[in-house]
Amino acid sequence: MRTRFPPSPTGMLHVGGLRTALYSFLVAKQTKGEFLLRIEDTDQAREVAGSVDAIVRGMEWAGLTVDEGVMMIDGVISEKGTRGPYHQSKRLPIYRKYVDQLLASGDVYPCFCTAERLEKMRNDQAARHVAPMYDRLCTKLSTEDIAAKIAAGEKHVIRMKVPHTETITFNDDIRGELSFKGHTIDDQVLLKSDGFPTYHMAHVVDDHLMDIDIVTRGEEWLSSLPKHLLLFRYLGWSPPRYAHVPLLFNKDKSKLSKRQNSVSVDEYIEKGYLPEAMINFLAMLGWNDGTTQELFSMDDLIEKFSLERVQKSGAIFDIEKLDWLQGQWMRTIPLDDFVARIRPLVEENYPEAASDKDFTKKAALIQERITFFKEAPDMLGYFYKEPTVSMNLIASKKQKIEAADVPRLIKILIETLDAISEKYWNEASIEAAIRAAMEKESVKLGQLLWPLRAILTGREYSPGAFEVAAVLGKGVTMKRLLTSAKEDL
RNA sequence: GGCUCCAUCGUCUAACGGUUAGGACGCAGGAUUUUCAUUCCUGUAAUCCGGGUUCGAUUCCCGGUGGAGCUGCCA
Repeated sequence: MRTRFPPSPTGMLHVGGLRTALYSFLVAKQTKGEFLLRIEDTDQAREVAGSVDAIVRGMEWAGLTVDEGVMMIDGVISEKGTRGPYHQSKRLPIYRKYVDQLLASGDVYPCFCTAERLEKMRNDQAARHVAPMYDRLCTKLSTEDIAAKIAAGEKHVIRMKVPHTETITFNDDIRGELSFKGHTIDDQVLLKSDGFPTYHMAHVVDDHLMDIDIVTRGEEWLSSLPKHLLLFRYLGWSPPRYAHVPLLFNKDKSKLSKRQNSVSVDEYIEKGYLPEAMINFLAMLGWNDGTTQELFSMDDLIEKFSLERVQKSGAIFDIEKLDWLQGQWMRTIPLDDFVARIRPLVEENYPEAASDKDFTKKAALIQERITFFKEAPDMLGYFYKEPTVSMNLIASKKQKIEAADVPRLIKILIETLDAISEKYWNEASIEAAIRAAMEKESVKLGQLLWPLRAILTGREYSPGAFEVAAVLGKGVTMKRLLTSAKEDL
């Protein structure tokens, strides 16, 4: 199957767009077909510089590799494929050719109505509670009138003629049978007065010429489907299969918008989300494989995805599940890869980390509690910089530690740990020693561990005291304990 | 207003006429020999309403209701 993703370059890559693109991509890949990227830049007014670049980068980040059309080649936005150009703005003569064909067959007609007249017409219709539709005034023009107006250079558009007596039915891959009454369908503008096609014309021509088998697009296109079906018929082509994907919503069920959510893929990249988490999340928002599996890699999705199991109703874009998935995927990263990702970040803040032979051990301590790579420097800070420890932190009601007890507890810790030789300094021996001390001094385990951990890290939360002490080494551990003992906390 | 689509826990969803309506996120509680996180366990919570078809409806049909999208020389 050949599928496609056709974004408009009007801003950043939208997460909703990425989900639709993902579904298209999965269909293409699981059938060993091609996935194309086409740029729908037919509205010059809305175009935003840099959008194509953001879209292409976003797709690459997500792992949606494009086989044909617009893509990054050696760092520059290029086109590849035999059915180009893949920017619609470069295809104007092609659309013109088919519009002329439709003009000749009488399926479309020129319309000279001004924006003012159209607006007045719609206001009148609204006042009368009837559907706002073009009143077909220009269909009354004679061939001579038309020729004269065109010769005089009058601005005009080309509209399609919709048969009002027909009911158009179609079978959508996700929704099943759909039907639309002809008299409710407007005579859609196909070619604008600036010579650019509207989406409707461009979509039909391009998806036919580019041999697209399945058009996967958002549900917002459902109401214009009959127009597209009619166009395929007028042009003598058979339509592709269509799969109208349900929309993504804000918490209040309105169409996902940036007023209420981060909708740009760039924002998620910036925040540090893993593409695996985002893809997994987007795929599950409206699709499942029927089992209780929650974690899907791209390969799993390619294998198991099917349009038939895509939900018909829209889904609320709920970040909480994304965040959970983010944690899940963070934990699947092999330790070496994890180290490679966080080490540069940590070195930026603590240059001494560059020569740290124990960096991997430290990284291992935080991998199971980290959500985003960028948290790493903060989480590892106390390994490279003396922490500031306050009595406020050590004295803990929950651990039954009174400020008055602290000097004694620190003294026990110092004596206990100092007895362990450098050679046997490891997690197991530290634990054994502390436990023995706990018995001997009849204190609770927490009364020793909480101060130890607090003094070593200076933090309320951190990996366990045994692990930290072991990785820190006897020298640093003792030094920090001694410092705390000396200071008047 | 018109057209079209949709409707299971708060959220994402499973159940293709017969289940104590299942799972996940979240939330609450507990366990995991210190905190946080992880992991594990337990709990919490749903078939929009009304008819019909059927021995039996979450499931099929109809009608309401509710929500959404479209209604542009935007896509």
